[in-house]
Amino acid sequence: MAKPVGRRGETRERVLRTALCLFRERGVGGASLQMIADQLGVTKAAVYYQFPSKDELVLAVVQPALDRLAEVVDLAEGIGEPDARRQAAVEGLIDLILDHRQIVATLYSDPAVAEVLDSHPDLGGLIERLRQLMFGPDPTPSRLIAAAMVGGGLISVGTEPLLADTAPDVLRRELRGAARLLLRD
Amino acid sequence: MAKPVGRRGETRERVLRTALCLFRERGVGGASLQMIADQLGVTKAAVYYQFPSKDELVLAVVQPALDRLAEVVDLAEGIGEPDARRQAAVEGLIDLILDHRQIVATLYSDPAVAEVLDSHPDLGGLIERLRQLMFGPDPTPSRLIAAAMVGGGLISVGTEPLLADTAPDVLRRELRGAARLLLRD
DNA sequence: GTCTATAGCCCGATAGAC
DNA sequence: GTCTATCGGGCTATAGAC
Repeated sequence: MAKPVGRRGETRERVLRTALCLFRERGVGGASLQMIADQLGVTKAAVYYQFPSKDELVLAVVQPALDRLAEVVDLAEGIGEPDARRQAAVEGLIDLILDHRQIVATLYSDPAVAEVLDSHPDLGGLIERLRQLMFGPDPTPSRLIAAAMVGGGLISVGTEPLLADTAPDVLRRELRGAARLLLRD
Repeated sequence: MAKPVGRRGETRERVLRTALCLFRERGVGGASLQMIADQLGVTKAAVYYQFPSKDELVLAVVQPALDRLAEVVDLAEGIGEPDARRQAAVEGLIDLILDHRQIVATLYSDPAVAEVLDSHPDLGGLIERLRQLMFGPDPTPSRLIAAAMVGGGLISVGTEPLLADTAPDVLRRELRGAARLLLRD
């Protein structure tokens, strides 16, 4: 809704950038619309003109990463051989995390986000499909553990402040190596 | 459910247990003192009799894990050889996470917790010392990445709901193996 | 130790002028 | 598109009776 945002929708973009920044710093629950508005130099009501509710704003902030996740899962599921399929999922996840570090950090920063995302109809199924890809059809404990380790490790590396300035291709190479080690590809 | 409490200090323990449970489910910011009191069948004021503020309650809930972390760091720092030192830190961390899964999940559930902990005088230094132990004196990017991967992976495995019923010694063995792989011990 | 009651603040959200 | 002004509600925290 609200696509003809006057001209160019530039304000909307500024709100999204500022919101992402504050969500990242203070968590979604800790970043009020007042803070976002103050940082932009406008009032809360101006933000409400762009987004009908805070939930909608949160959703809009994380949407790019969700779209990308859907692409990754779709692509991986199209691969027949199980190991290659999981490998495609892992590499897609790595690229996703590196391309959307701040959003991923936001997603994992606050349980309130999970609640907002539960209202997103497709997402629950999407995550379940991702789990299937990562764990395989018959998840043994050690496979579960390895997959959880990879997932958490990727996110941790992608969001670690000390690694914020590390070149993405270095990170990508190391992460692929680490995932391969843990999953014994 | 609970009836008048007989012994001294028992109520305090019940508050702590209930708070941890709710913090884990809804995040610290999402769990109000009203909810905690309701679940215990008392009023907010009764909780305030036990803890002077919500921040103090949060601190008391996570204190056991912080104490344990201090032990782990102290012990590891006493080891001279760098690789053995890091190995001791990693194994101590693994045991800590397995023994305090719920607290660790709480610690990582909400940025609000980090703010509370910043008021804890010793903790900042403690985490810095842990970083030193994990990264070593001269952290190359690939060492940084491996250490971040291990840290995030351990937490992810320790808090993954699907692994809640997995035997601790299985988890411990797998986690030690994974850490050894990644850190090339 | 636990209660009732309330103060005081900030939140998300809405109404309507410009 | 942005503003001022306000509403209703939940929050932490306190005061004082029992």
